[in-house]
Amino acid sequence: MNTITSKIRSFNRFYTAHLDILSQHYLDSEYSLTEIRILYEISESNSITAQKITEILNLDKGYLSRILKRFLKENLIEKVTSTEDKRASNIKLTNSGNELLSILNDKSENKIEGKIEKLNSSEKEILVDSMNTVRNLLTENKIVREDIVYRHEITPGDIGYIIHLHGAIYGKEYNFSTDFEKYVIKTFYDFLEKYSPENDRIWMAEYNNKIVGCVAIIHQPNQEAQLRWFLLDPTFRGLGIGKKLLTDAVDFCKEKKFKNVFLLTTSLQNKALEMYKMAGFELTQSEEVKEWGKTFYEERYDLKLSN
Amino acid sequence: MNTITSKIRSFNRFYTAHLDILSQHYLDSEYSLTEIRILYEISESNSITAQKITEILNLDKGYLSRILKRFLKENLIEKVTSTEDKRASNIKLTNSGNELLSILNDKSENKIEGKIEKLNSSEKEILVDSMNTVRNLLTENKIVREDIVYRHEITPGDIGYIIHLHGAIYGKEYNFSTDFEKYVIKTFYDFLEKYSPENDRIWMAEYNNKIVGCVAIIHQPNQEAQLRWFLLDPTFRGLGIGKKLLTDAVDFCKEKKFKNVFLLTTSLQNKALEMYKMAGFELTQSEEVKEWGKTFYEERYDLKLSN
DNA sequence: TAAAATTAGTTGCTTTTGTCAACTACTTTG
DNA sequence: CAAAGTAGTTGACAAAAGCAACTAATTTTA
Repeated sequence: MNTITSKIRSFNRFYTAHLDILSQHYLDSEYSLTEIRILYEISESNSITAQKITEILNLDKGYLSRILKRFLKENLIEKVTSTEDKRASNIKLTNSGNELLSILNDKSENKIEGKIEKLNSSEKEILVDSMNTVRNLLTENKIVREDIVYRHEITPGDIGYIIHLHGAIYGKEYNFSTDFEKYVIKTFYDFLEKYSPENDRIWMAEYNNKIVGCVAIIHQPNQEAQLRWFLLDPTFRGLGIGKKLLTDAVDFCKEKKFKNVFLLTTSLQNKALEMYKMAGFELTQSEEVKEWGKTFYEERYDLKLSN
Repeated sequence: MNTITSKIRSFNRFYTAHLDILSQHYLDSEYSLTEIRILYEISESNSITAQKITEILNLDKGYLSRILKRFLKENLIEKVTSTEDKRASNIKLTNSGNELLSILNDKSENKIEGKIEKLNSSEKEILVDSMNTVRNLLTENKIVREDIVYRHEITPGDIGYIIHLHGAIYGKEYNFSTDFEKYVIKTFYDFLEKYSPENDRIWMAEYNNKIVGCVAIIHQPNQEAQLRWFLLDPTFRGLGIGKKLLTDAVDFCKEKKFKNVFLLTTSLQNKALEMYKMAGFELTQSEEVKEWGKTFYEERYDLKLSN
């Protein structure tokens, strides 16, 4: 018995009860949930055929036909025979159909309002974020590209969170200890000491207001720049986030007229190598090191920007 | 039109469709959702009356009566007239009733399994965490004490996250800039440099595997200890988390035979003052400072541990 | 390009699901 | 101990949903 699935089942039972959809009359109206769903589907798509509705809502066409007939009689919808296919007709809501739906929407909103009124605004945010996460994970069965937000102004909490990601991800992927996190903390402190908003930049990729990937460009002497802290939460790999971050970083270097960008890494951290190479970085130095009881290579990659 | 409620409505619609409970036959069995819910309710409570079932599931007693009659005929349940009330009878599942339910449970688990099979384990964790959050916020209408987990071993990512919390919370509550976060980074780096697992400790309170509060004790010369980084996410205040953290910290000091614990704060940070005082700390120093364009007091609080 | 197969939608008929009210047998209340 | 209330049953009925046969239009196929 898998605990994950049983936890999900438990949530499903909870939410079934919470949704309150097992009662016949939706929101005490004279319409059933099915009828409202039909109306909602019609309103969503501006103009729709009965066939399409049966597909979306999984309804019997005979059953739907009769409901639509009633809607027509009650002047909630109007049907216009399709010009492309004379068997089918395009269905739209009439004004009074829209009105009915809007009244029901208000009722529904009020009901939800009542259920969350005791939550403060940050709890409400947590609620909505969590719902989004549940939805995204269950629909696409993976996080979708469109939900990723990119930004590059540093706001309070960002640096700490990026340090956290370094500790957590390298801890999980390469078994690095908290010593590594301490090292990262040091690098960030040094960075902040000489941070120049003009010539340095950190890019962050966010999902549900949580940073899931980042990269930074730090100016160096001689019109050089260093690329640092390139990191992507494993859950969010394969969505083009890494590529986007690197592209933005390199574009920034071009814009700032840096002549060369370099990055330092070790042979222990191999996950990002392919991405560096695809962005045009080439290995320029490699030195064997023995540290933390391990033997590995400290490597330098460079990207010349000739323009 | 409130965006929060409309987002929740959108999630509700999504989840209604996702649950797939609008179809007549539950999991392709010959039973309807209502019937299965009845069986489930009987199995949950070992022995239950029909009356109780109508209350829980909001069913008509006549309707239920007939369904139970059929269950009896199909040998899924057994009824024993109650000794306390000869009108009522106690209903239990028979072996074959239990068997049916367990087959359906398996089917349901398989179905869920199919829906999440493409998720990796960390995505599954995110999913379950988010469901818990949704549920907690909607049921209790607030986070409950029992869901808070306490620990004090530092794992990779913890320090970064605590820095993040400092930046984010002080940014929000006192409008502190990223300079403050930089300062926090420095203090943590210094701490890690001389960290002694024997005499120093950081306590963390977690909700859904996320740190929401912390406090630390750092050893100092002359059998003194400093209390630092006491912080609680505003959303999680009023649940006794702060008190628990402070108590644990002070108990640790007693155990380690520190003679005095002190903490440094400023008059700008006033949210935790009451908690310090309740834990027995007393103001021992106060000095006016002008910094960051503000005038405020740097204060020291002490707690003597006489034992 | 004409016959065959398919599709959008309607209608008749049926089953399933759920509601309401009257009733029995028992229990509680005043 | 009579009146009121409750657990459960039953009859009558209405609403919700499914199935299959049908029409009229469209698409495929040979």
